[in-house]
Amino acid sequence: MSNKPAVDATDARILLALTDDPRATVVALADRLRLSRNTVQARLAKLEHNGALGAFDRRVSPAALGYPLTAIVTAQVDQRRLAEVAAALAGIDEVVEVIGLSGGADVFIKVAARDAEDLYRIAGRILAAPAVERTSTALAMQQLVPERLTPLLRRAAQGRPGRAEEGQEEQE
Amino acid sequence: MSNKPAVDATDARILLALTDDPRATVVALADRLRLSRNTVQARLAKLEHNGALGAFDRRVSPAALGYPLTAIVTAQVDQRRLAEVAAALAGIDEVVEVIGLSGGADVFIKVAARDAEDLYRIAGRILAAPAVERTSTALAMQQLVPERLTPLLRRAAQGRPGRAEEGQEEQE
DNA sequence: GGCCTGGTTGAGCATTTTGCTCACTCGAAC
DNA sequence: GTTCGAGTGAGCAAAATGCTCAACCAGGCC
Repeated sequence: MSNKPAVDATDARILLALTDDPRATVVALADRLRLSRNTVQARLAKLEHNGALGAFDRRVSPAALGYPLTAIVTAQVDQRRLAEVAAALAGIDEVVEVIGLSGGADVFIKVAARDAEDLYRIAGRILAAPAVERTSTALAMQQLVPERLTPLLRRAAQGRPGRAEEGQEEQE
Repeated sequence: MSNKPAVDATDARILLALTDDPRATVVALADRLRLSRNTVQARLAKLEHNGALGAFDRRVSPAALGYPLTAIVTAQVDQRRLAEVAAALAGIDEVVEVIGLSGGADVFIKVAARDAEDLYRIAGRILAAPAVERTSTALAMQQLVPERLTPLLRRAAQGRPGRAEEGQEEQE
């Protein structure tokens, strides 16, 4: 609710170190970051308590589960029945993420599929969901940038509050 | 490369248990799943070795870092310069994910932003990137289904290979 | 049949980590 | 000055880790 993030620079540093080695022990993190073991332990506890750490299944790759195909389905829905749509889509296992877009009529759906045929079937189920009016399916060809938050973490770790200075934007 | 997933039913059960309690120790998992500690340890090691577990930063929530806004930017790009586009976008911290869509000319970009103004600035940077021809920004209003893989995991854990039987699809 | 191989199991071991508490210090806020 | 929150170093018993070993059972193979 407040303007300051739930994660401060130190937290970000811990998270960053964890990114580097997800199974690092608390002591290992502590002396890598030159913090006391106690501090790391307390902050880590706080982080997972207040939900800064999302669900674990975010870390599991669909491909490893046998769903190598990712597709982006854009659906147009009856905006007044958004809850219904959400429930129906949540009922489809292969639906991995659903975001309601501004305007309210457009819904963005990310799908994991075994193969083209599987995707076809899933797309059909989505289209058949109540209040879904039109869909358009696009196959994900390549992950140009894999899901990441590290750059933002790094920024937070450096104490820079976030809003980049308007000067050195375009540097590469 | 092969058709069978790198994760079998037992692996999936471990992952599932981990979803329930991400910081569970190996012993805890072992006797929860009625497996030997040794097995769990070996499989866990294998899982992170072969990349079934993605990067840790997937678990960090942008909101907690002070980026409560998510936007979906669709960009049309010069398809022959895709690599350039990818590099440019990767250089923007707030760009959280980029996927090249089928057809090749469309690129899907997920962005985390501090506020509307911040988003506006980022959208500008994206449009200014080389080989980007047109963009359209949509604000994410609500996570109708938060990123998840649990249903697929659960399916894998039950030994069901994945391809759902065509019978009981529509049950709610 | 006999012979592998791979995965699972239970046991054991020394070492490390955990979870927790305590007292102390430091800086900022009141 | 004092109070508050946060970090620190220390200490402790209990538990987990990483590792190795031998045994077992399934399957496939000759």
